[in-house]
Amino acid sequence: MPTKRSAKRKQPTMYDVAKLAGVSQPTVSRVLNRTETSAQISAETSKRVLAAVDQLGYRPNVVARSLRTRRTQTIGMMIADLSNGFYHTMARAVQDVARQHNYEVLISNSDHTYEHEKHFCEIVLGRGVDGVIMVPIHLTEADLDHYFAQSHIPFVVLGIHVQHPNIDVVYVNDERATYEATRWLITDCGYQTLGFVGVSDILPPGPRRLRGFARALTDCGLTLDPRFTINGDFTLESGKQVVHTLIERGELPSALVVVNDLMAIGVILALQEAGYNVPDDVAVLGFDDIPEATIVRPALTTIAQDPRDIGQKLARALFERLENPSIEGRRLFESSYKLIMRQST
Amino acid sequence: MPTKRSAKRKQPTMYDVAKLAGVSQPTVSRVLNRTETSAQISAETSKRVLAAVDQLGYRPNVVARSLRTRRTQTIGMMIADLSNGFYHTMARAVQDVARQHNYEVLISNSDHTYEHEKHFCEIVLGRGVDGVIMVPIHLTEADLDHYFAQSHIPFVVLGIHVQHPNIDVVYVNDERATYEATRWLITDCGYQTLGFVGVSDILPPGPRRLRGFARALTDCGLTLDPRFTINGDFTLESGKQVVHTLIERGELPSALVVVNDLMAIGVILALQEAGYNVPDDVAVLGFDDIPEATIVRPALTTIAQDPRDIGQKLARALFERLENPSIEGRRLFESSYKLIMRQST
DNA sequence: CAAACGAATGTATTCGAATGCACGATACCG
DNA sequence: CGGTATCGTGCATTCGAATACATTCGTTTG
Repeated sequence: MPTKRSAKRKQPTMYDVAKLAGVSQPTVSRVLNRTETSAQISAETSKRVLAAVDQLGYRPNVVARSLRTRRTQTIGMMIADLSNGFYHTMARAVQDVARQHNYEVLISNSDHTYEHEKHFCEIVLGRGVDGVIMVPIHLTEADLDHYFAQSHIPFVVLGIHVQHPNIDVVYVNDERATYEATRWLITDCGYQTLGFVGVSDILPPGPRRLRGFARALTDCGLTLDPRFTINGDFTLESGKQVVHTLIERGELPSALVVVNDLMAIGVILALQEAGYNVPDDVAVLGFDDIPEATIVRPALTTIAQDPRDIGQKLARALFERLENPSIEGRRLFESSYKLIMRQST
Repeated sequence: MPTKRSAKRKQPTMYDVAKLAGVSQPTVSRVLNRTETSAQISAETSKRVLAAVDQLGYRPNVVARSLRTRRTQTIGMMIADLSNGFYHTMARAVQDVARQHNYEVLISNSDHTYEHEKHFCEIVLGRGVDGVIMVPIHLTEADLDHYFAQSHIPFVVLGIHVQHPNIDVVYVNDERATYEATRWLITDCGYQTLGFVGVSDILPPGPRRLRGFARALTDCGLTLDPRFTINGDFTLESGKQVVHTLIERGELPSALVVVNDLMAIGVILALQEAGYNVPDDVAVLGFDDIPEATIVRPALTTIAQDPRDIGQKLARALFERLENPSIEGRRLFESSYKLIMRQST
């Protein structure tokens, strides 16, 4: 039957191209993957093959190639929440670097939950990505070591709290950043009673930023007031909740240092809804510099991290390892921060 | 103490498992992929195999499986901009449905550019995903047809403007939504001079929403004033720009209908910076209901689409086709909208 | 009691591309 | 003019898992 072919039009393979060009399949492969070091092909053959490729609309089958080369040209990335502008920008930076290396990025949200973090690792290992970038929040050292040992691929993480001897770390010295910003609030702005809106101690940035805050108070001769030290869970809603709790307790500090912008915005909105003026009654300082920080009124004073730089550093560290597997040990890369002064302080 | 395992240790394969369990490789395969309809395995063998799997920490190689089965358990999704809350929620909904089907989602941003849209198609076809969900903005019918024909996989898109005879469409009747909201502004709120902030006609939602707006004016006995009909490019910055242009021209309408929330927020901020009161001097109506709409003050009145529902409809349509390839033709799925009244009108 | 059946497992092949090796042809050298 | 690099290409094999087909039993049935 003549319809045998047309009934189930399959993607053409290298064999089809080879047949049309009158050469063998490996020759097609060589034409398409020619490198300086590899075998040479005559211009004549090359031209015929390329013509055949064109005529058939041939596309290499990435799956077959990956099976043979043991490389998938894909890296996995796990972050807490892509809707967070900070992570989003970071992810885009990673993608940009990856694209330069002809890699794709498989992105996953962990939603700050341990379950999703583990699920990501399972998937990623099964998928056979070539490397992993992640922001582990809940994963233990033991988990990380387990997955790392099983996978035999490089890992690069954001967060100085990860101590694994063979995993590269990009970090921001947020303890120092919080320290400096707090000192600035006290010394330059003159706030005397300061509160801190943090997150649970089991979440990595919590204790570090609290330490920086507390140290600044001490160094300025103030003391940490437990009434004004209170935790949320990173969400805008929890920022509002914190304010309600403070108001119920009856007294407010003159400035609040908040561990992330989303909560800081919640704090501002809740304060305003309760009739307080920001910054005259209570000043608010955030952390991250997400796009919403410029939308809220008063615009949010915040400690800006450089998510683009962080993403680039993560990606570059990973690709260095992919290109040179002999790199060993734990490498550290510090990314900078900057205080962005707006109207909320 | 992290395990220091030899770096060259390979992942175990089915052969390794088979050897350890004293069976053949296909038997291992059968034990792991047992279905009701497939061959049966004795409980004894099954137990030995599973024990061996456990002992070696075996994980199936997804790449090899994909090559053989011709399925990658991955779908590709292209959207304009993941940092946009609307697309983000939609993407999450797609991922949720995908997860239920044991599928992964490869996400890509097009940034509203034609180049990126085509690049996505190239990559996705090469990657061999099993299906595609996208929000094509610039791709022409010819492009879509070309990629669709080459790939032999199902496509599902968001946007009624796509007319391909074999591509399913999910859409929101945004022309009617804009019409109704505009009528409401005129009839119930009493605004008499209305302006429209749109986007270029070559961007799909532009003409549709403008038509709805214009039709409402006509039906209420008003006429479209070209001085108050002006275009931006979806970004917050361009929303601000539009206001500057209007102010330079010397006159402002009493209400502005804006085709998306991000621009609407830019409009509000720029109006306030110029000393105008929203909504007393100028009312603003947005479209999308992104999270920032509740952060800006006054909170933005907007037409809410249901991104979660849209994502689910897209994903379900796609999986229906994946599970039943005999489905033919262009199927239409409408998703609802709702006017969310806040303080900007 | 032999033929037939079916459950349980093994054997051989397949998916598409990459690559080590071998072979033929040409060119160069003594 | 024979020997040997060198170049271009083909052949055979490989990656790991799925699957069509073959085989081996034990069991059932006419």
